[in-house]
Amino acid sequence: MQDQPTEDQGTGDRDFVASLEKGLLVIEAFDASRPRLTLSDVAKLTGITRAAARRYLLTLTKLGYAESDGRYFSLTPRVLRLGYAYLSSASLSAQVQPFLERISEETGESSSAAILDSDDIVYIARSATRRIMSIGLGVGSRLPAHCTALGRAILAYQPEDGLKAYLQRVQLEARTPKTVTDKSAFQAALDATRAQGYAIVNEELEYGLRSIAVPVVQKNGRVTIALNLSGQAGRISAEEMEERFLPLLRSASDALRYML
Amino acid sequence: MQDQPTEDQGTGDRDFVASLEKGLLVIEAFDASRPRLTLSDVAKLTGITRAAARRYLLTLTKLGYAESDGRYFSLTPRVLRLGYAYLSSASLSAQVQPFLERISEETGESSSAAILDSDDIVYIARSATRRIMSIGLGVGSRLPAHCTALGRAILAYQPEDGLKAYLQRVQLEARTPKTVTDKSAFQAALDATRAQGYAIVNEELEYGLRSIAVPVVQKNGRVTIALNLSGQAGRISAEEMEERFLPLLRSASDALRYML
DNA sequence: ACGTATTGTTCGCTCTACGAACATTGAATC
DNA sequence: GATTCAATGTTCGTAGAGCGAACAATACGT
Repeated sequence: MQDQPTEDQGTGDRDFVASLEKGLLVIEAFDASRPRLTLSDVAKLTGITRAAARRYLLTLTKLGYAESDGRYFSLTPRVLRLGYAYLSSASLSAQVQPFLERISEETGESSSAAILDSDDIVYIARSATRRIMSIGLGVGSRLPAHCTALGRAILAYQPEDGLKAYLQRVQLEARTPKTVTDKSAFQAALDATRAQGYAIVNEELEYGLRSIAVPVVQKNGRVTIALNLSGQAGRISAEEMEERFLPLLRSASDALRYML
Repeated sequence: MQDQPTEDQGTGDRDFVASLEKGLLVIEAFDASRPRLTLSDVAKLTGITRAAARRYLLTLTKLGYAESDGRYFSLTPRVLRLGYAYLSSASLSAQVQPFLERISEETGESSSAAILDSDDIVYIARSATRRIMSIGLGVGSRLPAHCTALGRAILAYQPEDGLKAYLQRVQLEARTPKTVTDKSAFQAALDATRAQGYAIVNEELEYGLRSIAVPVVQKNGRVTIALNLSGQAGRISAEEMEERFLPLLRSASDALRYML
């Protein structure tokens, strides 16, 4: 049982299917800036050989997840089944949605629910009233966690070790001049969030956008979801958010605690 | 409905990576009714052996697409990256969203955009005002194409051979007593849609739901997307839809033609 | 035209992924 | 509590799937 110091990967991991990893890598190679890719493009982007890229693309094509006009490959709507399997499987989305709609109806503002995936938040449900953000954000959209109220509301309640690791690796990239980029200031913001039980973020993600978010504490004490309300900074003051919006978010959060 | 694993006629399809197919199968095994699965469950659902199911689940776990408490496995939000790669890659979603929001704002009704995937429509963008449908429909949701306005608007403009094949295989399942289930009546509805350039569907999908949809004709002449507006049948007459809503949908459709 | 740079495809060999066999856990019966 | 049986989870020798170097085809510059 001598542990070979073979730094080469696959240290005898008989239970790891490398082909699956590569296949998923190929799917993720397609993004907004590269909707159509040639076989060689995929090989470069993923770091696998052209021969392998070809095999995976042909496989995806045969399975209906991709299509090709001979030279260029692109993904088909079928790949949505993969992501959507999660949404409906967790069924978080479906459970949260009614709460968001009620909140939006009462306030006339947009509300959302998101979860944390590594350093991003991912929207799992939305109820949008009017268009407030410059970019269209739907279910599945990602934003950096550090400059969003949703992100901070979740981050503040993460286990200490995970949070520490996050703080060390994260690049607090500025999205506006107001974005907090100093690590100790950021940590202070998280502490404040934890102390008061909610996060308010003013124009740190985008000009004119103010948002308030609360964590959803689950029965096991863990926090994986947060709810928010956002509106134009000019129209809604931070005080109004705390007075009018916070109670609504809190009651929704409390209700969800007993469902999840 | 389920695609058979394509019979490799001993042609020894050297370019097909079976491991990828099985891995994707494992991901799709998780759904609303089964959010958490054991290794054996997955084996049964997918038809692969337990040993293989274990390898794929462990691989997915190591890659962060799944997690496990030792016995039960579940998907993580990371799988959204797979489906979302398509949405943002196509970037249809982002391009269409602003149009929907404008339409919804002007009419006060819910609007959506969808594409066709085999016999279903898949929502790629939504702008919901109030909750009209009993089921929460978000981006990625599927509905049978035959009984929706969106589906008919796309189907009517499909190439003849593809449409013929669809008509032969489709089961016109009734969702309400009003659903058109007779094939020649259905074909007539498609012909009418093509003739007038839009589809109206009255309570064929769900009681009280009336919807109007127009195709988005792309520069190459093909139709892959449709836009719709829907509202309560009692509140909005078919005539009002044609008079007030149709022009809005048409102008959005025209604008999109030059973007896509 | 020619060279060459890049992309796409083949095919013999290797090591991955396979699954029967084995081990373990759980439930039911006496 | 012991015993059986059923069902789940894990191991490991081996077949054959997937690997990639080598080859072919195609685009591109001069």
